[in-house]
Amino acid sequence: MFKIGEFSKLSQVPVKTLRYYDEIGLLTAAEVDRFTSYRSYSADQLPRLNRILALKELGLSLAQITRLLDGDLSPEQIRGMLRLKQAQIQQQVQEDQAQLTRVEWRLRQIEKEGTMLDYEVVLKEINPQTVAGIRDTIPTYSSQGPLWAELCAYLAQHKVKAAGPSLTLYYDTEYRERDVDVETLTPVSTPLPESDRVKVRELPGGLMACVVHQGAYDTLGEAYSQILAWIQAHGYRIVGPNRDVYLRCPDNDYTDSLASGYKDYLTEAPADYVTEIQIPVAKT
Amino acid sequence: MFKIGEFSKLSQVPVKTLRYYDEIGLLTAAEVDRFTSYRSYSADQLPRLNRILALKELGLSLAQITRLLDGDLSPEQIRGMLRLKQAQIQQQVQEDQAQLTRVEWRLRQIEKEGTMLDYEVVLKEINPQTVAGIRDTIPTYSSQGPLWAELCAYLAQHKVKAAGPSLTLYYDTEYRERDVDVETLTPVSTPLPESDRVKVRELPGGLMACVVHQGAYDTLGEAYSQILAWIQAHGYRIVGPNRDVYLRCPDNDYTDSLASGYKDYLTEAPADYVTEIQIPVAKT
DNA sequence: TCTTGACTCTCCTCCTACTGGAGGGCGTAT
DNA sequence: ATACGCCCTCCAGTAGGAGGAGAGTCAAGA
Repeated sequence: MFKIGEFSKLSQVPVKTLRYYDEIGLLTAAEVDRFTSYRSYSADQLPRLNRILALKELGLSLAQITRLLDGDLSPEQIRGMLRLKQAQIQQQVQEDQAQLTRVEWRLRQIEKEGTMLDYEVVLKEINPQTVAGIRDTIPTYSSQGPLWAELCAYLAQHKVKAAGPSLTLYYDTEYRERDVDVETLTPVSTPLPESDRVKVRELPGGLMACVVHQGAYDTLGEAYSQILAWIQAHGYRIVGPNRDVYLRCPDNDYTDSLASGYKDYLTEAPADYVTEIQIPVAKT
Repeated sequence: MFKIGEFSKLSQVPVKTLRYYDEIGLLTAAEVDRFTSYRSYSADQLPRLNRILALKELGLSLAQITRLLDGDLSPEQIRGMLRLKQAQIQQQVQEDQAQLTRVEWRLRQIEKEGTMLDYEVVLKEINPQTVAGIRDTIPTYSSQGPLWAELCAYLAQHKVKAAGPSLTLYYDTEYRERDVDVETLTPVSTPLPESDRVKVRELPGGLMACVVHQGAYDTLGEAYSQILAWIQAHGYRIVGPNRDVYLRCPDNDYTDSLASGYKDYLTEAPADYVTEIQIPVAKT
């Protein structure tokens, strides 16, 4: 029989840990003195402790190890547990390697730029939503005004309010100076009749690379170049039309409807505009 | 300005998390109502939140992100942080892959044997220790008795007590039926003169594959075959003579000296013997 | 026999990044 | 008036211990 310190030295396990294992019933001391509460361990508890250490190195939790060692599990269950663990570790390795890619990308960016950038690309799972919108080909990117006016008028006419921030979809797969194929959309939560121009449909969700941009719209270009470089560097490809979501913009019905009474805080200076670029992606 | 739920929807971050970030000062609400304590968030806090999410995906802690975003860090420090993180992830991947190897090995063992085994191999860092010992070539493995008698007598004569469990080193690199080159050793903590037969030296430590065996010595063979198979399967090689450490055995001076008064608990049935096999290894 | 120093005990707090729930206030629509 | 949805704060819990306070125990030396 050994005192806890001796047993700790023999097994290379800290005293604190032995006490903890005793407490949770994973390795109860062979004997506890009734008067002093000193724990005594026996040499034949070493095999069990060794099994505990070995199973811990497989990544099992102490609760799992307890059940396993107490024989509560059939060999079938043990196999299942290990296979599950195997899958978890594999996924963990995948994730870590993706993380490593991201860190290395950031390091390279810093080496190149001398400091950190203002744009941070994040992957998000975007939910589908019901939207009303107008698709049209317009002369240039910046001439969306009439489309918005038309859409807003239509919504107002049917007394329908926006259910979220409006957005624009860009359908062109290559950059075009003129005759751009765009769709201006506003989320709605109430039924709405369609018209010749205004269509209502379910906008699909999915995995998107996102970046939030603050400032006037003519400075969106840098954000776009960052996000595109990110997508390429991290091994994704674009699988749908990209979106500009107008989180803060002039005459924002959404802001109005959501936080009525706060509108006086809303400035309309372009430097305060907040736009999120979302690009649907998938792993190549 | 948005209420917390609206901001949560826009950013895809749970309300609880936003409150937590507010509490720790990572993203404080733009405004808090003096009377209701309602938090208000502004759209131009979205870029910051996005940066937080992006940095979190690099594996940084919230405390690190806080300092980073508050500009407390020089670009140099940021580089250092990222490089450290990079190294950590790389190590993590290494570890996970080793863990995966272990899990897969266990799964194969179960497929083969139908259930889990009684031997669990564990890697340990063994500390060096000062030992007194006799090295000799003896007829067979099981004829170590005279060596032990000689060593014990010598220690008793110099009134030196064991400072830990005794052990045997096996120097043969191949299996031999007879004329085995062994060294019987006992750890000591007090100075001791050497003799013609008994030498005192520092027994080196290092990384060892270990397994604890319970039972008579003639059943050690299975434990050895398991540990050797493990070493090969996990990509290690043997880098020194293997050791048998006698954790519980007949006439154990160590047990006696350590826990005097408990000796009556010590049975001497071979089925109760506990021996740890240690084999020095290194990654191939 | 007394003291000293090494161990040991229990109980408490702390760590990460949240999550879940209780109990209660606030705002709006019916 | 009330019902529902949103919001608040505070408390407890997560895994696996680490660190420390304050007190009791044990063996050896003076």
